Amino acid sequence: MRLQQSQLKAPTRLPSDSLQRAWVALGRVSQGVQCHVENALKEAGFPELSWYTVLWELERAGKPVRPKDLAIPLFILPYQLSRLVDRMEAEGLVKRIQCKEDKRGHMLEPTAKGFALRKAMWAVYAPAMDDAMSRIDDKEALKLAELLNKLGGIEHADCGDKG
Amino acid sequence: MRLQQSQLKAPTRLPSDSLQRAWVALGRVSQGVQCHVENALKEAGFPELSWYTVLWELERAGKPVRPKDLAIPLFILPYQLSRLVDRMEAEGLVKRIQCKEDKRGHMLEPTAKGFALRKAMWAVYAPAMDDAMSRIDDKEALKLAELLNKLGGIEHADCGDKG
DNA sequence: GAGGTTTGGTTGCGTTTGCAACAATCCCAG
DNA sequence: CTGGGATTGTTGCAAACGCAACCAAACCTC
Repeated sequence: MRLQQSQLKAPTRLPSDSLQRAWVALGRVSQGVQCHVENALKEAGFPELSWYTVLWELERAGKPVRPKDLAIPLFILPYQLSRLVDRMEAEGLVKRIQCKEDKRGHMLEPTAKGFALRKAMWAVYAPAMDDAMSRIDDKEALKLAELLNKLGGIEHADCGDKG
Repeated sequence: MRLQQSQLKAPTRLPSDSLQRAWVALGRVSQGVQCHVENALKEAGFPELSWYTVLWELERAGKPVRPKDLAIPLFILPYQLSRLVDRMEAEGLVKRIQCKEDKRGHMLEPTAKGFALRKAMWAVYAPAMDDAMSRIDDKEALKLAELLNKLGGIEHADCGDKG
């Protein structure tokens, strides 16, 4: 119950016009560039970006990782990750290996095939990203990232099943 | 076949570090704020944002609209809209009315219930949006919108089924 | 005005998602 | 060491999605 009293006074607290513009632009543009990249991957016969991200995160860690430690930075729900790993494992891209310290869970590790796929995807992903984003120059990109990060202080953890 | 020759030379055209930062921030932040608003709607027992957007677009037009004229600004695929309308019609929120000039298609019109829902949703949507975005001030929001719009020149029309 | 192409929209089918319920283990207080 | 709650991860089911195939009307050309 986190209603501010300001909210009780005013029937609806309106976002300013500028905020609304930013909101709309954010939605459209992020969908646009996201889509551009996903299409590029699909056209090249690759799986979707989330697969890449999982593989990359595992590779970056350099050692087996618990799903829960992946779910937060990936910003996805546990059951989503569970099924994503199901599919990736079925394709032989990652392995679930037993976890001694905590028998509930397991560790995730990319296979050789997983490494290879990640690399191959990057060869498409990178140019596509560049392509999608190159309308702004470096300085603008930095400013954009800064503004977004200021905006994005929201707690990401509770997306999808907040309690 | 729109490969630049620069692409043939360099094995992969890397996005600059700044672009990558902007890309990552864009993905996370947009997901975050989007999610925040969707959650607010869900918690209030309302349907998802896309329903609102359809209703709003219809209301804004002030007259019956063809699906195709909605699909582009909404940036969704025809079959997605078709089924979205199916569900909304089933809930009595919009009506498909016959189209004299073109017997393939039809016009979409919000019902009274549709109008009412749109308004009710806004009472949740607006504060949620404000809430999600209020970490930046008006000037920053304007700058953000500007940068995003510069970035977002990408043709949106071919998202999902480019040929 | 007959035939082919394009446009507007829908649908069957297999896959993926979201939710809520579940199981298994861990942790901690007493 | 024992019972209650918290954590970690999975799953059954219904809803939603993506794709490709499809239908019907419109348009265009000869």
